[in-house]
Amino acid sequence: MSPITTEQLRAEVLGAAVALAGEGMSLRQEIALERPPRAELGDYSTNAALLLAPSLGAPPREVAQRLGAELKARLGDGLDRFEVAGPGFLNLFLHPRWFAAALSEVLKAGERFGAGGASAPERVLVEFVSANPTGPMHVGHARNAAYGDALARVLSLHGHEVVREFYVNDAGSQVRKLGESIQALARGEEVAEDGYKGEYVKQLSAGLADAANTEPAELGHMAVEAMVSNMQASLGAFGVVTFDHWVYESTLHSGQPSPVEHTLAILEAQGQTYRSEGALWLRTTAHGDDKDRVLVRSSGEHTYFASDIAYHQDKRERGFQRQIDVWGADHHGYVARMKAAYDALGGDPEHLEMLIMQLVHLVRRGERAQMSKRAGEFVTLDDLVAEIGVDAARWFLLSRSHDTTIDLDLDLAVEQSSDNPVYYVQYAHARIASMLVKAGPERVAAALVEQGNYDGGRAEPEHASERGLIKRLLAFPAEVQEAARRRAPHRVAAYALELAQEFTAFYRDCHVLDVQPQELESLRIALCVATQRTIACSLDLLGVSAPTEM
RNA sequence: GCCCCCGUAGCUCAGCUGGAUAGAGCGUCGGACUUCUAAUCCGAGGGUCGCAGGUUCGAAUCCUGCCGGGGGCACCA
Repeated sequence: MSPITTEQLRAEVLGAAVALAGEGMSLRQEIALERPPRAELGDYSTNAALLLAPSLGAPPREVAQRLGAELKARLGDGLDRFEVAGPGFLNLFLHPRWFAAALSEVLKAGERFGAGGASAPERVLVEFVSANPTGPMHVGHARNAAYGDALARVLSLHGHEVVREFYVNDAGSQVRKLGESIQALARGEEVAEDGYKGEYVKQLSAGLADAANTEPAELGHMAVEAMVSNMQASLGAFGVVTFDHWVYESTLHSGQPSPVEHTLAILEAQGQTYRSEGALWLRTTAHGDDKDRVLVRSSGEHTYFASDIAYHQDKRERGFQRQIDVWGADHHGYVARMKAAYDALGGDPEHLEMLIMQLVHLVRRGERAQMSKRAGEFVTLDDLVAEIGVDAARWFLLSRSHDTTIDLDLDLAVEQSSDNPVYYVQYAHARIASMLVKAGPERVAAALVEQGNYDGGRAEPEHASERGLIKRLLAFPAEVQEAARRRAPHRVAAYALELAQEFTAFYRDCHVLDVQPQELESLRIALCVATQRTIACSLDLLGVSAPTEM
């Protein structure tokens, strides 16, 4: 029985290592199965011998030789040959037969290839965007939205049960301030110095009936409704999968007892709070924070922090083992206190993740521009989409790690959007679609049956480009796992580009349609289908479309 | 002052649970469209991985310090 996926290959390597060193082998690092830096170094390589050498008391290269022999015995014909290289790497050259069998596994997995790899599926709540409803969403929110959405998709594909939530801050003084600004505009008065300005406020004012004679607080809430509706439309246009819940901060203050009161009662009962200077404090310093925090001001009002704790407690009570908050860079100071509060509530801080999105800097003519919401000077999510389109925008925002700052020069982005690598990936997808149309559905179906039931003896991938493409496909499940584990959807973007490049090399070197013998055409058609599915799946994880023609 | 993120090619960024000659896109230069989609392909050029120590058989990757950039340090939200 030959191993036919990289997972099985890895298992064989580990098995061979155990055969040499025994069950109780101690390693300084984990044995890795990786792709060597250059093609002539083999299909896969392992550092196992380097790690086993000390405990075996033998030179690494000698250990590698023994390990290779052991593997050869296990893999039989699947392993063409092995080489010992450098300080003691074991390089594996697999037989084309192995690749044919591996491709058949990919085909059998079908649309589910790469899915469901989570060893311990969790119920995860991903809260993201949560933009204040006092203004339009800017590019920072666009980044947050793209990231949170993609992360949720990745986690979901990996096998977790994911719920998406948007937290609406509709209870603060900012909402009243927005109402005041709207009223001032409706009355033809000057907006206060610290009020809200900008075109959207005028539109809100014009859209609300009798704004001149309505209470600012009431106006504020009407405006929030309108803003939430706008945000929903903008997010929808940006391809963000619909949020499962929109949770309003105000609901945390209603009911008997309200969620906030309920949460404060828990904290008080556990002796986590104290009164000082007329305020109620949470002893966050007992849980790693650098100073205690106020929950209820001396004025009797709850702080935002109190609402936030109640919100997180509410999520816990709804049964989420894991909470992920996707927050803006300006919230990083909240991480320690929120974790402390979570700990104080009796939760495991390890199960509360606050992912901090670094800033998107706006650049104009080579200089950083300031985004000011009150002054109405910023690039909105809608602007971004209108200028460069959803696919280019999402790719741009998602192909970088969330913890690096991004410079966005919109003029440059518009100018360069047609050079966006996203189109390269989409192009590969469209090309395949075109070829498969040309082949015809019956021919494609026959090829899939033929290759999906591979049992040796048929055409094998003799060309290095065929094997290169299969190797890249085989890497997909591990990429999804890495992206999920590290909360790093940008890895999927990098993978999609590599896969498209690998396909393009295959396309260049290997003619597909009407090649002889027919078994070879089947193999290549099947390879095209597997590639198309995997590109489509990768793009979908990013929320980018996979067109069938361009 | 304290905390978080970043510093890799001209530009934008991957790589960082240590591994072999550090990668991609864009830009630059030179080639390729009677061939399954040229939104493509082939080739060239481009690097003290911020600096200095340390750990290691092996460091862009881990540790410490320093320098530089960004962000945060409310009884605001």
